[in-house]
Amino acid sequence: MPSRETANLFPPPSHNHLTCLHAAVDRAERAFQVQGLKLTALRRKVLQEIAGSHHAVGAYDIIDRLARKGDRLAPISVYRAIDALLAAGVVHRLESRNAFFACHTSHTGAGNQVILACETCGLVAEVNGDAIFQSLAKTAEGADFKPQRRVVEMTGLCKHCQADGTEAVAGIGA
Amino acid sequence: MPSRETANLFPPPSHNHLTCLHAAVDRAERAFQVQGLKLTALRRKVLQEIAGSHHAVGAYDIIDRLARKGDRLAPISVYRAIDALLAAGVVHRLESRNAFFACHTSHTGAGNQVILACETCGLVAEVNGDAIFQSLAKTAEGADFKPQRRVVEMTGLCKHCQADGTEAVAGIGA
DNA sequence: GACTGTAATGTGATATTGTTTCATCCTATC
DNA sequence: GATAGGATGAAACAATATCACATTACAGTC
Repeated sequence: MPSRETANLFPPPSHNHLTCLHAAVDRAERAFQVQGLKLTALRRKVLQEIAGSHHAVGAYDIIDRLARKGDRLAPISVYRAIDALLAAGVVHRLESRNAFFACHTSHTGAGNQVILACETCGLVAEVNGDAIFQSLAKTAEGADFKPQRRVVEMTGLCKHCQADGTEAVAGIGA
Repeated sequence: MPSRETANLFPPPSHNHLTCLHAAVDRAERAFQVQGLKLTALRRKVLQEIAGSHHAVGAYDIIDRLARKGDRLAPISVYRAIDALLAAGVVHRLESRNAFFACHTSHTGAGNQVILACETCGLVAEVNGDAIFQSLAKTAEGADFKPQRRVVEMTGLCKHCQADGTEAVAGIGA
């Protein structure tokens, strides 16, 4: 039953991404405020680059994109902004690709999300993984292991790329 | 019931690691043979460095260690050896740390392993995660996602480091 | 033994990702 | 306006990974 929960997981390239972007920035505003942090101009700019698509982008991609807009930032500045965004929970890190993506889902749980990344078009989505994380907790317990950080990622083919063969969606924005 | 399966997950620093090392190399011999691959001298040397402990080691650690033994390898050579070892399934990559560790468990499943990495002593262990991977499969299905690679890692504290406080085990070999 | 095809390795350069260090700049508060 | 703390800037450096191309090792064949 891929219904409400999964309906917009992998939005087609044709969707109006401005809506997603605004929503992400709005959520960030609130998240920073709630946590007593500041969504500064720099952080906002970096967030906009990350949230500008549903793809994971590397730190140096962000630097390049901002540079093209006339805003040349040092790596450290971008990394610091990313750190703040990660801390606020509004972007996440895709470990298997050393890249970052915006949280477009407004999940409430503290990171009980499974990350799906399409190898063809690069889209990244989060889905609820409560069951998996419960199972992980049990596994840890059985191993006398006290977990701190958990990484659960899958790469593969999103529904669009399964349908399309391989070329159509590749490399397109949003 | 942390019994046979989990008993030696996180071997204490005092264990005789030569046994583990030999077992790992033996398994590698067989794995390469079964798959029609060659465990060449270079690959064996790289494997021995990785399997020389239960820690995850970076590619450049391997280079440094071999260099100290008089064997200076170019990064690409080490990476190629690592690729072969990964392909044979005798070492794994710890995505959350960009490092590699030897498979000391002789699991048969095609990667249905959860990786536990201790943040204090650096020990890495694999445990069976069939339930988790089944759950992942369901999650993927519900999202119309066709999974290819799956990454399930936890960092935290192993049983020794929970008991020891933090200093005792840190940084020690094997 | 010479020839050929393939896999493996070597070499040098370079790309990508991330951090350290230290100085400077806001900005809120007193 | 003094000042304390967080945020930013700049340059260098460190760690991780790959590219392009040349060379070598080896198995199979003639």
